[in-house]
Amino acid sequence: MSNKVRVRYAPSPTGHLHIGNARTAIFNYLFARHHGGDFIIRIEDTDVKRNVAGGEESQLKYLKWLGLDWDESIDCPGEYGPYRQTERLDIYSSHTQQLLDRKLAYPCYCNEEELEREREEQSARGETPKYSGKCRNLSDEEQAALAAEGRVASVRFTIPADRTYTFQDTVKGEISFRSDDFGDFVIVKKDGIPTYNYAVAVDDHLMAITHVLRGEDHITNTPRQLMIYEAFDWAPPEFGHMTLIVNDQRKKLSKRDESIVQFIQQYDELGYLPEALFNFITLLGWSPEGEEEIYGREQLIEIFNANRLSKSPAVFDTAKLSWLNQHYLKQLTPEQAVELCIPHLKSAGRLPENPCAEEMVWATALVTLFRDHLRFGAEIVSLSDLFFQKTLELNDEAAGVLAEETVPVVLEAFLSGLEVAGEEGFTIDNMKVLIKAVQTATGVKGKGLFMPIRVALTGQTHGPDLNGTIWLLGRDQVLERLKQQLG
RNA sequence: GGCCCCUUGGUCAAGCGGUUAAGACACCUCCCUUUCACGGAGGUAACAGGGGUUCGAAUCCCCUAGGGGUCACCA
Repeated sequence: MSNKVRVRYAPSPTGHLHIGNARTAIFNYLFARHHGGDFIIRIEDTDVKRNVAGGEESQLKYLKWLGLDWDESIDCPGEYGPYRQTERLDIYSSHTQQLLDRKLAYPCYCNEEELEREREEQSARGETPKYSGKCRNLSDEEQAALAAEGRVASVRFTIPADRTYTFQDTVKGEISFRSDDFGDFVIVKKDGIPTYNYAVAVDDHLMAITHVLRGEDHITNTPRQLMIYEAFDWAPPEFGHMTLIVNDQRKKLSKRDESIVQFIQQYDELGYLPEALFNFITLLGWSPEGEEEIYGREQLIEIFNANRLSKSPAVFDTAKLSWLNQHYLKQLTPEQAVELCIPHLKSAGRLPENPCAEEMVWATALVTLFRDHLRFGAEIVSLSDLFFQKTLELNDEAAGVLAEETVPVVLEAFLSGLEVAGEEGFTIDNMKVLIKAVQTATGVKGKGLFMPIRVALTGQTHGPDLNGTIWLLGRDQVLERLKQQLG
């Protein structure tokens, strides 16, 4: 019996990879790799109705995109398969039979309406809804009679009476629950498929999982799973419940919450870099020793320590993600940056599907110009708005700049300089020369010199490098805007 | 409501009985830059409240308040 660390990430293929799930996966991955253990991905598809086509592929695809790799799963089976729960049904049923035989579980013939009514009555009485145990002591005859009515049984687990279940949580410390607070829970649904709590316990044991790191929304599931382990006389793994990622209302992220981009795929589509997301997610609810915040995957594997997982929920801070992404964006080569931005320019219609050489030069210059501003790929579109505006709208600050009395002479001088330079002289490098000439001719320099030109051409007081901006605007548009401003 | 968990600046967070209570994001200021950014240097800003324990408490205990999670034949 080896004591090799084995952890798992167990997505249900009911949708795309969510930011919270990604975090669970990442921490499990880091834990496994740090300890030289195995990282397993098990598909928990027992809610057949909610499974969506392509869910599995999408989950795995974006886990890979984030930079994770795994040792065993549906695409690389190991010796503990199958890795899809619906393919393990016979395994669960043989275990269920054992529980049934040992009277640790029993068939329940209650139907949905009856259970619903029971819960409502309990709530009305101010009690916590929990299964009454009505079918627990049915005789064989009673069971047969119910079955004869055409009722189909589910299987419920018998909760041991008057027990305290305590476990040492890696994150939270000691946690305990009273068994009497739980009702006999269903372990096999009417359709013969096991429920989550049951399948998880059986699989985790059979797959030799040693550590379970999951979201704290699973805390109350732990005692149920502990009871299953106990019923089979198995040693439970170690549990660690990580805090949830919450929105700015401090609530668990709901998939319908639109204040935060929640799916990894969306970050990919918006032009975020996987390294940035990986790094960022890692800093949500966990912190390394020391003061550094920028870490690559390999470094994180090396320094990861589950004991440093935070106990309190983390608000998803989009601004910090932006900062991190910007940081990683700056490390891209110019070619990579252009490559990242091109698709966004195309889909925004700012670049044709098959750009010609000239258009590529323009696009390259555009991306280069915004290298220091860009927070994510798709932002190139909004950042480049200024090159596509028909009319400029000035805010108070911008209007103030143009109200200065030296403005007309500056713009006049720049306009004539451009006209004299002609098409030939309209190059990025030459802009600096032309603006310098305006300074010489008018005696205006610094802010008084640059700002009027910037505002007249872009309508904004903030923006990228002026020389490149002017060139990207194009000679015709520059001349037109200057003339328009000069009235 | 029952049960469980949590509570350090706006946000992420370090701290694990003695600190001027780190650092990062954001924000502000200054420097660099003939503009704008980038970059650099500073700055504002926190231990939920109340009781204990202790020579000493952000750190340990209790209570209160607030927040969250969970109470499915969903995972």
